[in-house]
Amino acid sequence: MVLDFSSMEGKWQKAWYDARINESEPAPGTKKFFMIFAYPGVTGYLHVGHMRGYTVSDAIVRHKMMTGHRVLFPVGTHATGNGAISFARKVERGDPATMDILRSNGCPDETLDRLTDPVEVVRFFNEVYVNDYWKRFGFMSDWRRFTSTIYPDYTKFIEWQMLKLQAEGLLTQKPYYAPACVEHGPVAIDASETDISRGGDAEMLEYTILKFDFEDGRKLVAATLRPETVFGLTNFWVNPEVEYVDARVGDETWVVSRPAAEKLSLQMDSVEIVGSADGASFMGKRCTAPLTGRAIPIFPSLLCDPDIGTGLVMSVPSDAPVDWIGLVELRRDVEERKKYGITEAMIAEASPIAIIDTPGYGPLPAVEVTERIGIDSLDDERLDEATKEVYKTGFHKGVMNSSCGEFAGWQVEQAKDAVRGQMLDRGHASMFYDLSEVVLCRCGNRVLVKKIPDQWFIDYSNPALKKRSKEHALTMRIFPKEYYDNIQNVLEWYRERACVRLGNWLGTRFPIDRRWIVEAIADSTLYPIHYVTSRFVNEGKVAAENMTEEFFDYVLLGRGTPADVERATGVGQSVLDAIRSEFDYWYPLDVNLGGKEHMTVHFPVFLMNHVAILRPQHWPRGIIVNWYITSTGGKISKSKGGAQPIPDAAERFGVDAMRLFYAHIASLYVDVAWEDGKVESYSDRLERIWSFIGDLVSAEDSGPTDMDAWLAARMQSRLADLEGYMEAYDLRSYANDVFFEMAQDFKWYLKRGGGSAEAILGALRLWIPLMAPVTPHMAEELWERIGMNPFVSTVLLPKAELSEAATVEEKGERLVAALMEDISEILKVTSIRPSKIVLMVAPRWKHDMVGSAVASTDKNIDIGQLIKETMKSAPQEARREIPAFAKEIAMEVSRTPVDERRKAYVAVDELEALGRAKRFFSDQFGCEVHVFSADDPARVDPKGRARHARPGRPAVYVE
RNA sequence: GCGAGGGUAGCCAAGCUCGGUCAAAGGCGACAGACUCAAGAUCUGUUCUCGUAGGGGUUCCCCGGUUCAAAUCCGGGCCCUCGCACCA
Repeated sequence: MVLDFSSMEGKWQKAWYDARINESEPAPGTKKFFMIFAYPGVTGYLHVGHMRGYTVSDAIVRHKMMTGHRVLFPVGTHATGNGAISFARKVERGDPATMDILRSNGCPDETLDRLTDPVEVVRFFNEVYVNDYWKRFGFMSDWRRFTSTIYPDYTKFIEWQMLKLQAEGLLTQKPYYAPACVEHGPVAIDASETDISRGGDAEMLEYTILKFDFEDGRKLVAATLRPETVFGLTNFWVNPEVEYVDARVGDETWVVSRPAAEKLSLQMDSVEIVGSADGASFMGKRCTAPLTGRAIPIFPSLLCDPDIGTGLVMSVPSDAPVDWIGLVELRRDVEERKKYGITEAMIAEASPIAIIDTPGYGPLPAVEVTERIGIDSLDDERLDEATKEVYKTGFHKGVMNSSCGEFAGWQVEQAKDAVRGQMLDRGHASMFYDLSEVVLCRCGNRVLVKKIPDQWFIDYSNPALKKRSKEHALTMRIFPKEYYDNIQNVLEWYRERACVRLGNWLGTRFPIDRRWIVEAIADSTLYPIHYVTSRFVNEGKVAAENMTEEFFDYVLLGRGTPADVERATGVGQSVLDAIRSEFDYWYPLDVNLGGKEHMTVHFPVFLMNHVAILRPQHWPRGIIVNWYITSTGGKISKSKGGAQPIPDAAERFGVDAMRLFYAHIASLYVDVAWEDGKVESYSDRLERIWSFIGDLVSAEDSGPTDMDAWLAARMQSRLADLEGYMEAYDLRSYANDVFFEMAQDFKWYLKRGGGSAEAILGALRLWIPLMAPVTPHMAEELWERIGMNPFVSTVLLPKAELSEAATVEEKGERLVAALMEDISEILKVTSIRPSKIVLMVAPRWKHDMVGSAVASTDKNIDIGQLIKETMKSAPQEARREIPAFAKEIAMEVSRTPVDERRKAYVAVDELEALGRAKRFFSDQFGCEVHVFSADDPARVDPKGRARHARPGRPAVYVE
């Protein structure tokens, strides 16, 4: 590394923050731009992947700063939930992995002791995020506005938000089933296992439990995922080796497994175990199926697991391979049958009943599939796969047949809900929720599904809210385009969402019932607003306790009079009005950027809460979704690279190189694998640019040339392209032009003999500022080096000026460059070492013909007309060529859209342009070069190449 | 299952919205040359294939279609990734 990136970074960051160019002050009358990225949850150290979205945000914000906007780009942290709590617990018990991470990130021992307190954990990581990540990357954030979701003022803001939702009639209450630890209350089940120690992949299953009347009045209770198959019931399975219990539920007695009784007791009002029931005692007896009223035999099955469902199973051999094979085995196993007194006749009675017409199958899919695969034992591992196959096709494509009473002819998918609904209505069934696998809380206790009878929800299904939100989303600038389209569907499908939770969590007490804590998604929907108020709190102008409902109503909704509000809140009118006018200045939010995980969670509720609570002029204007930096083959991890602490990576690669990596490596809308080598190549690229610019400024001034105008023109057309890219937040194209293409422009300028110090400096005064959004530190350093005053970060980029003359300049150079390639190609193919190159530009009449073709405003050029017109003016000897050439030209021009033709075919004096480039060609190919017009009698053209000359493509003769 | 996105030359990755200007940007890697005592770095050129004239042939997952023309539009198939709710 020839450049000391690290000290450059420190130098400029200090300078920026000392000069406070990052601080956001409203300036009424000027353009403003307000952007945030979704704040990180405080759960530990972040990794280099997280910096992608943050860096892109900063680059966008910096570009806005340089295009005449006041910007507000605040940061904060999300500490709600139990992330910090579980982190503190891990520190407390000295969890080796956690301690290792802390130490390898350089956390001093004396700090470790502090981190057993969740609030200290939040405080600690707030510092880490701000200092080691965001400031370290040179962000233009207004640090005075930092806030965190557990700060008292934030809490007051959330209370207000919940009160507003209630006032809008958007809070509802109803029963809810949620996974919960017996000891610690509700927990989240997710793959990262933040709350739990086992079972992150578990899913919540929705069972229907069906009650079968037994002869003594008890009910045998089976759980099923396919209630519509009751019509195909032939028998009932009970495990003869299990001790079941009698459970008193309401005024009924249910027979279920002991674990099932315990689970049910969490979900039903009164469940009391009153006795036990020996599984074997039911063998060979009968019970009565719900809905059909059929009396079916009870058979033994060791597959009935007391931990799954209720431990009792209903048997549908027509569509469940396991049930069918169970019967097959039982028929075969004379011993077992004898033991429980089950006769062949009873088994025959339990023959499968066809109930579903499944496309591609006969009437009994389970029998068919097991026979086809050759399964005849319950031990066969392929049973699972057979079950999946039958279940999938039957459920999604099947139709209930005539055995299904009133449901005959129904799609199975629809029949499921209808059949269940009927049985629920008649008291034959209940709902029961269970997890698909064993889940253990961090404390070691089982996590089970628990009924919360009075759960609060935010009602996102509210039709008016949904409609307004969808309409507003159509007016927003949402990237990528695919999400702009899809958010309509997301909003459409949104239902009510639980918004508060019980238990020991960090967060805001629910103002309507303080037993609850506002849930982590619900408290981060409207929060961009709070960056306006947080500043006043952090500066001591308002205290959290004064931030009452009246306070927020006044500053955010414009309700009440200053005098009344001052009286009610104790906040002075001048402060109230300062906050209110800042809010009016900065709001609405222009862009909210967040990772793709937010697409179905945060962004929809962010949008809907704004729409629900704020006035329309304050609804958000834009969303950008970013994809992830991953590691090769998965998440960032220690073994695969990219897991080094962010400050270490910054030190190793340089912040600007990392920023360029994030900006340029790929579109923001694809996942990218982190590779150290790639980041290093961006470091190299920056060093090359650095030394290249060094060479440019230290080179001797060789005075003005024709190329100076070209360089200036080129800069303007680059500038115009770049403006377009940033309009769509396309940072990748922007970086590609600035850091790769523009360097090529300078090289071409030099190659073509340019060398004016003034022209170069003029171009650098544009190029270097254009780098600043992406690589601000190096840009500042370069800026200083070419003798400009700091800061390049606050330079106002000019608007691109595109003139006709500039277009001609560029076209002329394109002609030269294209000709270079053509000549090289010819030399390569023919292996000629040239002693002479003759260039012949197309004759006048060909240019004229192109000119009149381009002048036509018709989409399709009239060839006849073109020929006639050209015949009039073209020289006699050209006549024979005219028709064929006219056809070519007409077809070619027709392909170019009418409004682009003028620019694409702008007329260039080729003879003059090549005349100027003669020296250049001669130097490049090391031989003499002659330029003629193709109809110049003096031309040297023994092979008759001249007739190939076309406008934009001169003929070439080499010898 | 529901919903979304994707499969482009050795690798990564643009292009696909608005079909032609696409053998397809850019980067990396590889090869050759320059510089150098040498290595590295840097610079220049080449990098599907054939070709003694700027051209031809075959390509953008597979099959089929629309069109004068398809990487781009339409239909079908195969494969991959992601989100799915109290998890930020």
